[in-house]
Amino acid sequence: MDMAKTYNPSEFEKEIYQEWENNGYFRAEVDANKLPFTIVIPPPNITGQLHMGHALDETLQDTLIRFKRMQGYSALWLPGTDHASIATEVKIVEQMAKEGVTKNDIGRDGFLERAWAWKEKYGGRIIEQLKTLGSSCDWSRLAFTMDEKCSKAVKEVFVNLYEKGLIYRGDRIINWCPDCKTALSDAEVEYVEEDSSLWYIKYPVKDSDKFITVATSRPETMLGDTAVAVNPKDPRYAGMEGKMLVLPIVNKEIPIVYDEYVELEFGTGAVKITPAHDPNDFEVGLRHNLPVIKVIADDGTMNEFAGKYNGMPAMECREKIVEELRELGVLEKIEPLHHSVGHCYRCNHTVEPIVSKQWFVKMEPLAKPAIEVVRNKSVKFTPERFSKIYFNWMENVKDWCISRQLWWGHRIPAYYCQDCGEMVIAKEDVKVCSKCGSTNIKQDEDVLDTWFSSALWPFSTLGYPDKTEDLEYFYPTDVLVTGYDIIFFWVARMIFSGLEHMKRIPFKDVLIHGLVRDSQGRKMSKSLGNGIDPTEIIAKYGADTLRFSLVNGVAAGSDMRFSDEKIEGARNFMNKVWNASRFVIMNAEGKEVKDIKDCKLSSADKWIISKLNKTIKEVTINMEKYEMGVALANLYDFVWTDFCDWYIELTKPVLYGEDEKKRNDTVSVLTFVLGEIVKLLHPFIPFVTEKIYKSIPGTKGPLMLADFPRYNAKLNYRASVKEIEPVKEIIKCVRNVKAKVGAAPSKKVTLYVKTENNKPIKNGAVYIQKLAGVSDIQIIEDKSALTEKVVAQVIDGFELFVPLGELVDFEQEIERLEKELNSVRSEIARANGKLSNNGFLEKAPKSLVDQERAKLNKYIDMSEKIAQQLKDLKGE
RNA sequence: GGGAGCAUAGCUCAGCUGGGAGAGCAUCUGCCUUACAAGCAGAGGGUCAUAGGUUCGAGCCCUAUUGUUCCCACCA
Repeated sequence: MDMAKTYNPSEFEKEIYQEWENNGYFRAEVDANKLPFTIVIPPPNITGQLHMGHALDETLQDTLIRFKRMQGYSALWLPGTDHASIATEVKIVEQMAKEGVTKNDIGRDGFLERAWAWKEKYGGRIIEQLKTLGSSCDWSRLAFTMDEKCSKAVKEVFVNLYEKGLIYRGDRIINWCPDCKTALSDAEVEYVEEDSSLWYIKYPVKDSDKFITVATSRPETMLGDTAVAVNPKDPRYAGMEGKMLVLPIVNKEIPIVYDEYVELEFGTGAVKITPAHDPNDFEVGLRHNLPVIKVIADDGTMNEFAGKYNGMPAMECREKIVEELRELGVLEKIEPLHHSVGHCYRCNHTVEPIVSKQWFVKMEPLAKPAIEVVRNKSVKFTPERFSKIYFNWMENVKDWCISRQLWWGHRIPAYYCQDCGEMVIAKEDVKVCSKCGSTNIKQDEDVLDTWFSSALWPFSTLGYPDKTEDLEYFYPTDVLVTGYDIIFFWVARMIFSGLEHMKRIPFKDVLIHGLVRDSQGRKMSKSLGNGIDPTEIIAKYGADTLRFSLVNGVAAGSDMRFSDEKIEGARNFMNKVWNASRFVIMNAEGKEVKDIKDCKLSSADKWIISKLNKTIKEVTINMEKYEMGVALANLYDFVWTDFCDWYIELTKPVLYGEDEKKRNDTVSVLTFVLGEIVKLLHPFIPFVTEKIYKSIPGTKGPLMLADFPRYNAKLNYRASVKEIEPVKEIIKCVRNVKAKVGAAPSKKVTLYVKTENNKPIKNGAVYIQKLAGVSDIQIIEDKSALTEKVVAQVIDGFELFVPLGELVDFEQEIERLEKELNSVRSEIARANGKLSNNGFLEKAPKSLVDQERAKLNKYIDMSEKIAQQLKDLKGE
């Protein structure tokens, strides 16, 4: 046997992974004789390193794919990485800054060269980390969002959408990150509550000594004001429509307009309108045909329309403007304001809403069918409640700004003739203007939102737009596993993209999991320094330990706290499995291991087989419901309690006994059950189970391709279960008695039993003797035969007497029995209460009523026996 | 402003379509019993947030309240 005394994963995990990989076990084939089961990985960013979120996400996927593979599916887990346009570009720019180089210094081509070099250098790192986790991805299909295949799909989709009128270019208010110097989609903006001020500014009415006071949180934008809006129903401003105001500092005339958008209650009821720098103002501007004056430039400084403030950073300008307003005597007051401010999700810089010419995807026609497929359950969210979040977003979605002023990404396939101004959208590079024949053509400078290519992931990776065998066989995929934080960015966009371009849903199920938090429930973050590095845990405790700690007992969709205690608990379970296996394998050595069909099974054997069978059923059902946490908890309980604590202990009398035939049969059952256990556990903890499997006699590897155990109704031995359960009860009872009176567990005692159910005692005598430290069991008709001092215990159907001589304290015994009698009597009262309730008798199911009657009888019987014991003790 | 989740043992959490409250950790008491001290055996510990309601019966369903976490929208 090749098994060390304690579980030591570092000795075998790497080797086992190589064996799997080198033998091509991860490869999924198009196989007409098998059903496909497909998962596409949420592609990690090439900049990324494995963190706990990945570890959870990948573990769940690997568990599912291994389970399905063992069930006989052609199971494809398609891996890949994401170019992560903005995230990667930010990192590269940072790196360049250290060298004192800027993007403009090296130009677009030079930059892209660096970016690809970066990808080569770091893109593989996370793949290697995924492997250490045990991920059974089909690496032969490894994809990258900017590889040839995916890029082809991106162009195809862009052109198709454009031709259908679902992509357009135009001047709209977008979110601008002055730091990354690019537009962002709505989803890429994170709002944070901040303390700020509300400045009240008096705008003089032209040719009058009156003012209208407006309130603003961004005074610097007043330079771009082109109107003041009030609600038409507001009596304070009745008859003012069309009147002109004089914009302070700028000294320009702007009109008062009436617009329903203004709320009567808020502030002064008058709103300054800056169409170029506020989404709502932009809308107002459209309605009233107001000019759009942009005063903040793309780099966050004021531009030439800000007059003397030209070139000043916006925040600095704000202070100067406030100062000037105060000097002019038009600053009425400043109030503290608590409001939320948008930040860039990548660099965290404050986002400025500005008007800009960008590319957009028209969302409404795409959203409609995407809502429908979730509504009619073609796509199912697990847990179901996340579909509400999806609906809420999808039903209110605005057009998607897809152009980014970045270089790293899919360049927009729009080409502009520099001579005649013609624009062509094409899949292939355009060299000649189709209108004027000029060759002076320039491609659009912008790239696409990184999520544009991610949205195509389930089909671009399988070959779209080509009609490949893979696409035909593996699409739609079966389940998408991801965190709730990415529903809008990715899940929603894959759904409408799949429907639009494939005419089919991209996946049937969406399994949503929560965040992995630290032991205090805080988000793991770099700034807090509370992150736990999964690669360190793998190095120290093994991948199986990490996987187990992330899955066991965790409910789908909810956040979890991760702690050292959890790791230790997981490690202990690995050790338990390891040692139970060692026990079985050691005992099987040199013995004949038979098929259990050819064995004469004892009641203990039948009991464990029945329990195993029940566990197979539970695990399978839970896996199919994506309740991996419950499935693993079922296994934990079965392995530790039923198999280790009970069955293995029950086999010891046989294994250490004389009967060779019985010994061989028991070893055969132990071996069989262990084999089934490692199969059941394999999807969760693949390394240790594969390692053990190699040592189990009679097995042919690899475990990862073995058949997953199937529930078999024939293997439920009810009679044996009924026989073993009382034996367990009696053993517990004797142990309990010894502990109560302070006798050593090893102290051998004689056990007297009074019962009408002799069978468990006779068949289970050897178990009771060995496990409870009983030297001899005697069945008695009458307690009066006993001359020694005894402790009496009454359980269902059995009266037990344990002679413990001087250790028995009668006072204590009386007290204990009285307590017990009380509790039994309260049970009787409870059952009586139910059974005397007509409502219960009439409306409750009959089986339940019968059950209650049986309980009542049982407790009455027990109470009588306990009462008798008490009488005897008191000598009445 | 809209929506969602959570509130169960000291801690972290399970608890399926309503039918006698569970696990792990921690605590206490014994054990180095030849698979495992990363272990074994035993024990204690809960008004299931509060108040109503539905029901023969509620941790579970309904309503309200309180606390807490999160998401979306955003108010100048």
